[in-house]
This record gives sequence, C-alpha cells and structure tokens, in this order.
Amino acid sequence: MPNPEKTEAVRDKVQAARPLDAFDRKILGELAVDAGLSYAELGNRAGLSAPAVHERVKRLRATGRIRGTVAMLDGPATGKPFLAFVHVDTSGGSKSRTFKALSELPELEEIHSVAGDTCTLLKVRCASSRALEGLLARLYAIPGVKGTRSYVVLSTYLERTPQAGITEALEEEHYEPSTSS
Amino acid sequence: MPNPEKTEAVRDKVQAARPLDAFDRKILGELAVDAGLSYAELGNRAGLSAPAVHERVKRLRATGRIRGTVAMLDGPATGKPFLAFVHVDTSGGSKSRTFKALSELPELEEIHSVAGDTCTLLKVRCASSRALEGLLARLYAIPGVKGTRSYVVLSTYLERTPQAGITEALEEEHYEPSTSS
DNA sequence: CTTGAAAGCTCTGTAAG
DNA sequence: CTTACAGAGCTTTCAAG
Repeated sequence: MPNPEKTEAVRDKVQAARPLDAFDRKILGELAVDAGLSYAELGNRAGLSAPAVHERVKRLRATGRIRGTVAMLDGPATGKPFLAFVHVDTSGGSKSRTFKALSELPELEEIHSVAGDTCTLLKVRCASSRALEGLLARLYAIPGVKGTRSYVVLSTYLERTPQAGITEALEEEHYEPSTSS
Repeated sequence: MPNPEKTEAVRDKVQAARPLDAFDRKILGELAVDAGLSYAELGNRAGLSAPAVHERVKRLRATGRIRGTVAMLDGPATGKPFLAFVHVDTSGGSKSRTFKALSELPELEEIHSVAGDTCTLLKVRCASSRALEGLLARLYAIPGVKGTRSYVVLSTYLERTPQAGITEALEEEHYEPSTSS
C-alpha cells in the first residue's frame, strides 16, 4: 500500500528537479532554433496555451536549462572568416588564470579541458591567418605551454547550439538489462 | 521581442553592404551576449537613440551579419552532460550526403571540414559515453570512414557565440597594404 | 542622426473553470 | 492544465528638426 507521508515529502524535491517532459523538450527545441518566437506561436507548436508555455519557459530559465538568449553572428559577415581549432599541450602552470586571460580575447569562442592525446582544446575565430599567428604567439608566451596543433576549418557544414533532443535517436541503442528473453 | 522574418538567401547581400562601424560592432557585441535587450537599453549602451538602433539591427539582420536569435541551452541541464570532439579520417565517399545525414542527429552540434592531420571535425553533445559509442558505430558504418579520434571534454571554461570584436586586439598585428585608392 | 508621439502587439499577471 | 480579461511595457512607424 502507498505511503502518503513519504509521497508528500518527496513531491517537492521532485518538482524542483523535475525531469523534462515531451512539452519541455519541444519548447527547448523550438527556442534553440528561434528564440524570437512569441509565446502564442510557441504554444501552437508545442500544443499548449500561451500562459502554460510562458510558465514553462520561465521555469526552464530559472532552473538553468536555458542559459540565455543570444544573437548568432555570422563569422565571415562580421569580419572573422577564419575559423580554427587549436590543441594545446601544457605541463604545469596555472590553468585557471590562463583560461581567464584567454577568455578576454574576443577571438576565442571555446576553451575546453579534454582527455586524449592533448590537454586543452580551443575554438578560435578571427580575421585572418595572421591573427591566428598572433594568438599562437601569445599562447607560447604562456608558461607551461609545450606545443600546439592547429586545425584550420576549410568549410563548415553545421554549426548550432545544443538541441533539446526531441528524438532520442542515439538513446535507442540502449541495452535492455535482462527482462525479455 | 521582435518577430524577425526568415532570411533565406541573403548571404550575397553582405558584399554589397557597408562595412561595420564602431556602433555596429558595439550593437553586435551586446546582442551576442544578450539578444533580449530592448532597443532603448541597446541605444543607451551604444550611444544611439532607439530608432537608430532599431534601424541598424534590422539592417544587420537583413545583411546576414545576424543569422538569428537562439536560446542557449545548458547541455548538462538538458540531459546531455557528455561533450566530445571527434576527428574523422575519411577516404572517398560522398561528403555532402554524409554530412546531411549527420545533421539530422540532434547530438551533433558542429561539422567542419578541416586542414591538418585529419579530415572532418565533429562536435558532439549527448547523454552518455554509450550514446557516443552509438554515434561512432554509425560513423564507421559510413563508407570511406577510415578512423576516428575522440577528445572527451572534461570541463568547459568558455563557450559562447562569435563575438563582434569590439577590441581588435589581434588585428593590431595587421600590416598596412599600401595606400588609399 | 535626433526627439516626440501615436498605434499595435506582446508580455505578464490575475481570475475562474 | 484551460480560457479570458486587463494593465504595463516594448516595438515599430511616422513626423519634424
């Protein structure tokens, strides 16, 4: 038989960290493509009313699912046609301070610490190869930087923000523990 | 929030458009961080009136400098805590069709063709290492895929959209071609 | 470019079912 | 969750300097 007290007590925590349902996923997916949609239109696409959608979006923002709404700038059209990924090998040195300093440069779009045959991975978008040369010079001036490998992007076929994952395509390959057989 | 019309094939208009001035750069920089700003606030920060800012933003959209406004979703908070970059070595095969097929997967955020010791670079965000395993399995099923190298992201220190480049830091190292004309 | 004003739409909250 | 009703604020356009 059910336990009322326990169910009540757990409910609040569940609400606070409620997993995304199909509506949330749909909303996130739409906003990830176009954040300029009105709540009315968003409601139509998600199958909800405008107030309901508004409430959900507010919650998605408050819980950090939506980090913010930003303008997607076109690199080439804004004077930065040169895109490259730079692998940086380091040994010692203060990563935090280095990363903070790098963040100041508008040319840097991403800084990741990665596992593999390299330590740090940078995404750089700048005006020219000369600008990249300047950036690399700065990198080598940082204590602990042993070497870099640059991958210059020739053409970009896809570039978008995280999708909400309406279709859990890759999840379908999940294994089934043991039940049926 | 404005209701932007879908801009389709406006990429060629960029050439005919005037180069960006300091006002445009400031506006782009602000919108790249927060596209939800009102034109009044945007005007304050840029040092222009609201109608003037509105006119410029409209032009920046029409000329393709602003590709769109999107919601930035938090990967971990939306059920995709696993981020990785995958280098793919290929030989032959139809890239266009392969890339198109890959674009359908919500886990894929970026697809670049690069120069260097690898051919294609992917940015993948998914639910788990198992999901990445599933993606790699699909990759190897594609004719022409010789091998992959995955760089699993341990932590992300910076991740943002292209900045307008208010400060042309790395540009200072530009050479001066010659004269006016 | 500016200021000012007017019209329209969206957001946002409230209320009731 | 839904529909409905308002007030407030912002967008958008127009006019005139």
